Amino acid sequence: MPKTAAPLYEQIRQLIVAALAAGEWRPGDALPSEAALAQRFGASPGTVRRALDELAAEHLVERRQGSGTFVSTHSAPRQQFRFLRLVADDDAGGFTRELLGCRRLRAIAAVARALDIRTSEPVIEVRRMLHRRGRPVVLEEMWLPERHFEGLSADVITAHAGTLYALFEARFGVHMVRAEEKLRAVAATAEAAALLQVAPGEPLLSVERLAFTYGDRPVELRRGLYYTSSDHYRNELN
Amino acid sequence: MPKTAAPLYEQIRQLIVAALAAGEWRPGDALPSEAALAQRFGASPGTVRRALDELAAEHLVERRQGSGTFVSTHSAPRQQFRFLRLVADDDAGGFTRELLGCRRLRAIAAVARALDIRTSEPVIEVRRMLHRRGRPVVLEEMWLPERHFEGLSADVITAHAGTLYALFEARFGVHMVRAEEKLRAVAATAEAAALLQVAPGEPLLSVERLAFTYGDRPVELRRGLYYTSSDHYRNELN
DNA sequence: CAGTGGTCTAGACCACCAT
DNA sequence: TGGTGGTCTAGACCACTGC
Repeated sequence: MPKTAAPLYEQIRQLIVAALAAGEWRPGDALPSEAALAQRFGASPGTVRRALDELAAEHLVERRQGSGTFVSTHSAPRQQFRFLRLVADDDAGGFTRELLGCRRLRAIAAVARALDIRTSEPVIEVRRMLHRRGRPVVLEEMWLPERHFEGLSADVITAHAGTLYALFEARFGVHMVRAEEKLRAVAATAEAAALLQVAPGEPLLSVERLAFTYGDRPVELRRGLYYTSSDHYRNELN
Repeated sequence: MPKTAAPLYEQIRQLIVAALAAGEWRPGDALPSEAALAQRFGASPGTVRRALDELAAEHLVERRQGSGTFVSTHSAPRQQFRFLRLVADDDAGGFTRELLGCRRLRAIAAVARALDIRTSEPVIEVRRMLHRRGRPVVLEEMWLPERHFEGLSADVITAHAGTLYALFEARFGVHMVRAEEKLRAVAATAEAAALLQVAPGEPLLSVERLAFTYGDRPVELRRGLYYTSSDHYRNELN
């Protein structure tokens, strides 16, 4: 227990997050105006504004002067690369996606622990590759708790044009808010080498990601292998 | 040119950064109070507060309720790991430093370009290793423009107990504000393998960093090779 | 033009810190 | 106890958007 109650703007921030988690406003929707929210929460406009500014800093909402405050969506072009830090050294070209597989299975202990579910609870495993200029660059697999992604299948993925996170959001109402990644250098296994068209033992960048939705609930575990001969993982330290 | 002038709080923010760059207040020093700064810049306290809040978000200053606003310093324990993202898988132990070399040379084109200096301008090259539990984990070399690090030598580094950035700040007045990193997986060269006590060809995480001081001026280029068998590079995506 | 967020001000009161 | 930053309020005015 904190000694004193959280400040009002923080309480309001949490109430708005709860409303987002409950789906009161969907990604892309406009939130009520500052004045309307101030009314609703019984606070002054300045206090509501502070809460909204914090949410904007976390990329949960997006503010547009003259038009309103909107729930962030992975469909927006600006969000396209928020979770993909691999860029070409010469900064050229985007990726094309190739689905390798999508199947239902039971979570092994490590996956269950990360996703905070019970071991052997059903999860959906997706495997895919990303290509740049026709060359495979990324091989990744991910595990998603089935209870949040009921009906996810190869067909559903193939039928969708945008990013996976845009699909998850549009189809399952699961919006990714933030992620934690662990990076290491590993040697390509025979299988990975064949898929990525490199020699076995070739150094690859391993990226293990745990992604969270509203309320810091983990909903995706992902492991990527990046071939970094002419691409690199870009990071900013602040 | 922006259509309209920058907002007042942004102008004040820039004036404070300029004062920090000029050394008007040194790392660890207290800034004048909000009221005093408001007086000085002819703005209301709320506007100055906004400027200070932005600076705090960038880690340029640190606010302590009841005592004041202070210039951030790399000597502070909390800043110790801001620029070192490598952590042990089991989260245990810190690093010990071993200096391999420190010499003066002339910048090659690639280094000069990154540091925004002229080719063949003098730079200081530092090479070192980091060990955890007696095992070498990081091999890195860095290049610093001599004009900002006059008198840096092996003796100066060895005599210093804390991090390099704390030394740079205390001795040369160069405070690192932010950095950009490019990560890739590479194979250990014979030389790197020998120093890191791994087999040649072993996958290593290559981390190339460009660090900036006040006013976004690049002052350090660094290249690290991380042995990531029981350590990983931790990252947060927001 | 009406409605939205963005800036700037002014002031009250509180929590915390040093002394 | 005096000074600091932290919270909260109230309101004026501006800039931008969309109709």
